[in-house]
Amino acid sequence: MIEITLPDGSKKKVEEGATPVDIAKEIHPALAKEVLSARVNGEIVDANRHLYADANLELLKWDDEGGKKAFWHSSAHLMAEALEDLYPGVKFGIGPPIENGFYYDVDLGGRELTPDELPEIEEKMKEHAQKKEVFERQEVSKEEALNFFKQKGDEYKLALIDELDDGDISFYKQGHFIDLCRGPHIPHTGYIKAVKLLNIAGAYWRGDENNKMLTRIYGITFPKQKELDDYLEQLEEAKKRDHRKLGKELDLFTFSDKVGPGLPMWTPKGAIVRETLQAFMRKEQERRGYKPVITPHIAKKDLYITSGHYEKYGEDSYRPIQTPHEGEEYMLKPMNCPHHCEIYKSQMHSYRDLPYRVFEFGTVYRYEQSGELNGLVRARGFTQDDAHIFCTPDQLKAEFTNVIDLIMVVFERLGFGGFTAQVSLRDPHDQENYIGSDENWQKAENAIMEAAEEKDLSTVPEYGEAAFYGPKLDFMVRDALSASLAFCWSIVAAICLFGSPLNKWLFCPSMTK
RNA sequence: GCCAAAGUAGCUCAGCGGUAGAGCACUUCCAUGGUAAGGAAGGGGUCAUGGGUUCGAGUCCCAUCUUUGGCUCCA
Repeated sequence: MIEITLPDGSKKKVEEGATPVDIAKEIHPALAKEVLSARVNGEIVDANRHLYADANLELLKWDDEGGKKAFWHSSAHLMAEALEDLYPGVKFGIGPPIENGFYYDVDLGGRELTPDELPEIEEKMKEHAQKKEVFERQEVSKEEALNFFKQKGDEYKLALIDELDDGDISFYKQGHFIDLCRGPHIPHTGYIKAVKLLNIAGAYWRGDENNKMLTRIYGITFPKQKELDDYLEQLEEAKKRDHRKLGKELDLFTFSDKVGPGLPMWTPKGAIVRETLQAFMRKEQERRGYKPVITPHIAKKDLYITSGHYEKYGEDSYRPIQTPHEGEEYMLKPMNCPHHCEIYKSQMHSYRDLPYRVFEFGTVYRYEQSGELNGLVRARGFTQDDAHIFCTPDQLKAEFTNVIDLIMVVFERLGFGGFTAQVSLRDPHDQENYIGSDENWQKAENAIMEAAEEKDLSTVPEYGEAAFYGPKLDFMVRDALSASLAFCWSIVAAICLFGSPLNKWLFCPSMTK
């Protein structure tokens, strides 16, 4: 007998080799039907994994993230099984669960998949689901794993296995389908009652554009048909609230092929909305000691070479424009920071002048790849509410808290309730790409975190997301229907400028609109 | 940029080799005191752009532009 400790602290004696589902059955038979996966000593495992030692056990159901992930991951396998039936010889890349559903990257060997074929795949999935095929886990050696996929001729899985350590490789089998997989999975396919394949897209193998493009099939599944219906209805509702659709219907902004892609134009009605928002932002900032400034739309290339932006982004920017006679190179302003620094430098400043705060509704232009453009969310010309604060190191934290206050006021007024705040830090494995001393980075990162803590702001640290010149505090806002159109705004970048001759700290709270 | 799909009336879309269509919207007229209610008539489209095939091209082919869904990236 082994002893299992449940989340409420109660303990249960069960037979050695019992599974989480067995234990759920003992608690209540109905519960067993809802268990999708389990957390055993902190690790998420299959709901029918055999337990041979005392453990802490948490049963995960649909309402738990771990349960959902197992469900959707299993759904990806179910889809793969269906695909293998319908398209013999299909090869598989990766097929993970995602925030809403799952996808699988497949190589159909040059064959193109059309959306018309998706219902057929859905039917096949349901067919296998009804058979209640059990997900069986098998531990395999690296050699066995390689042999299996060599024989199958799936070079993608071979590449994946290649990177795994021997002794840490497992297969999962349901029906006739066997896949390389870490798990965990739900007990059997019968849990999947409702299936919808949503769209098809190209995706590079391993996200590298030099690699072959695979076909990515997105889908979602639910334990109940009603849940799928509700989800699809929610998607429809989200579509109705698509800013591109509303922008057209309400006559707020427009695009023109002649003006160019990604270059929105605000119509009279849209301009009213925008002006109103700007007036609000201006007032809030002026009352906090920010002074408005105005800067030109172009600047000498040298400005961005000095700032370091040219080296970092120059290749992917609009090419410089030249003066007709002298051939001097000017760039469209991709950001306002260097301009604001020049304004600061135009006069001598005493420490008593600090903090020095300026802001601008600065329109900037950035080249974005054509495939990336998306309404006002990703445009080639857009206006930032961009502010810069010059302050001394010991003012850093106070300024940070002030900025957080400002953001909270704005969010509250705009009704952005459900935001998340992310502290974007350096990539610990790649210190090369950042300018400035380690010491200064430490100071800046600490100031952000201390300020966030002081304001009771719960933040998520994200390594490798910092700008090259400083850590950021990013606020991500979702639209009204968070389940679907989860678009994020990197609304505020709080930045410290190092290596600057000013030897002062610079903040750059900016909001994009 | 890459893969895929798409671009026909103000909007949503049908037509897929033989003289441009529907619904909604719009205009005019009629009807109408009862909760998004009707009837009649009418205006409106070089069917994204440029080439090609054909007796004949929204319709087939090629190129370009733009949009959509993803991939990659985002100061």
